[in-house]
Amino acid sequence: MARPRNFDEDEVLGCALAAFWRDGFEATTYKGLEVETGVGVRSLHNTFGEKEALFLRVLARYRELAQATLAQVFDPPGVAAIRALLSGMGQPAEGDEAIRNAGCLMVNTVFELGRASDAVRAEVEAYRQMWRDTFRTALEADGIPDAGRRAEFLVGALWGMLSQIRLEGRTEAAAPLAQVTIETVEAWAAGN
Amino acid sequence: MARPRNFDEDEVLGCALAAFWRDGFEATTYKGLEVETGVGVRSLHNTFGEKEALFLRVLARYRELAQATLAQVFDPPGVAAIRALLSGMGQPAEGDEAIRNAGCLMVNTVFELGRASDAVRAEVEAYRQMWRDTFRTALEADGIPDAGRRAEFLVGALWGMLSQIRLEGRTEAAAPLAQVTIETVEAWAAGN
DNA sequence: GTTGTTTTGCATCGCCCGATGCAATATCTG
DNA sequence: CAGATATTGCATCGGGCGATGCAAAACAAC
Repeated sequence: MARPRNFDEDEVLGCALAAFWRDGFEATTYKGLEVETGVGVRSLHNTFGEKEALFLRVLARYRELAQATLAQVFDPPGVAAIRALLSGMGQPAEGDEAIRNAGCLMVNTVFELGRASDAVRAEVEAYRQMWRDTFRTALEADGIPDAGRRAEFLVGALWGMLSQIRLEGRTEAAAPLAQVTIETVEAWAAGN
Repeated sequence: MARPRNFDEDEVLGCALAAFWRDGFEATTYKGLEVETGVGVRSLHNTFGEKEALFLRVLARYRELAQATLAQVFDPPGVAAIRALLSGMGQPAEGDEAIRNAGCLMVNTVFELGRASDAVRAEVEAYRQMWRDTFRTALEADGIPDAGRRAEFLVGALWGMLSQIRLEGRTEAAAPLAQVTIETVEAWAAGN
């Protein structure tokens, strides 16, 4: 047929995910990705199209990764899983330092692109919905009433923690919020 | 002497505050301010210097305005003042629509300029410190123990609410978080 | 080896930004 | 009115971005 690519598409996508996560949409440039990946600007553009198209693929990948992690933590679903998740929020994360303290790509994206592209907003909303459903299912699994409203609160608190992390640049910044949120959930479980 | 200015410096500063608040640092341009204020780019630059200098003046002004409002709400300081403040968070705000749903200029700034200018970071940190001290004083005024740590939590929760507002683009989005935070504060006041 | 197709590298375009030089302009002082 | 001085408007510079045109290069099929 023809000349094959001399880079792995998934690998480049992962690298782009890291860059967008760490630096944000605007600050991440095709030139920068060229340096980081070793793949020429022209090839990147050939493969992924315009910048926003690449970004949307990155967002989708991020959501899939989160989905997979959530499925593990919430198996089985329940208050214990919620507590485990929140406990982890306040502790140092694994992986690359610049990234593990960057908070959440989705939160950062909304702050940066506030009133931008509908496609981006839709992707972020899908992400939020995923969390909402997960919390709700977990609360219902343990027979906790008012699960819908309370799941909504948990999403809010979670995003608050992620904001804190971004604000202070370190994962541990979420600890105070996480701690009190855990206490609240346990009060629910105790019937209050 | 010489030719006088034909614009009011404070007025332009207020306009710049609105623009940065609504659109963020990058999206706010000198050209845009020229259109909005009717003052030429050259004059703006003459008066305020480079863009970051103008931004720093805006941040300082924002903090002073907030300081004044806080002094009113927390007179006298105490749990009641905290409750009043949090109750207000979940309700529709006054003023220009685009701005009242923009959240908090300081929160937005940190998200946008994450690892940028030290001067900006210092200004934001001063703002956080102002809140921390206010909460701490209020808690101590009512004899609530562990005031320092709990004030820290309140700052976190507050910034979480402001994030929520920005995320959803409407003030009411903070309501779930505000409600539970109020309950938590009242539990402290009740001695738990 | 020849042909055909895709990728790749290089150069370039158009755009918008922040910033500045310069000359014309408007006002105050005397 | 005349002179001094700060402001203003215009044109422009330099830079970085996303995006694209084009020809050379690399590989697969035959």
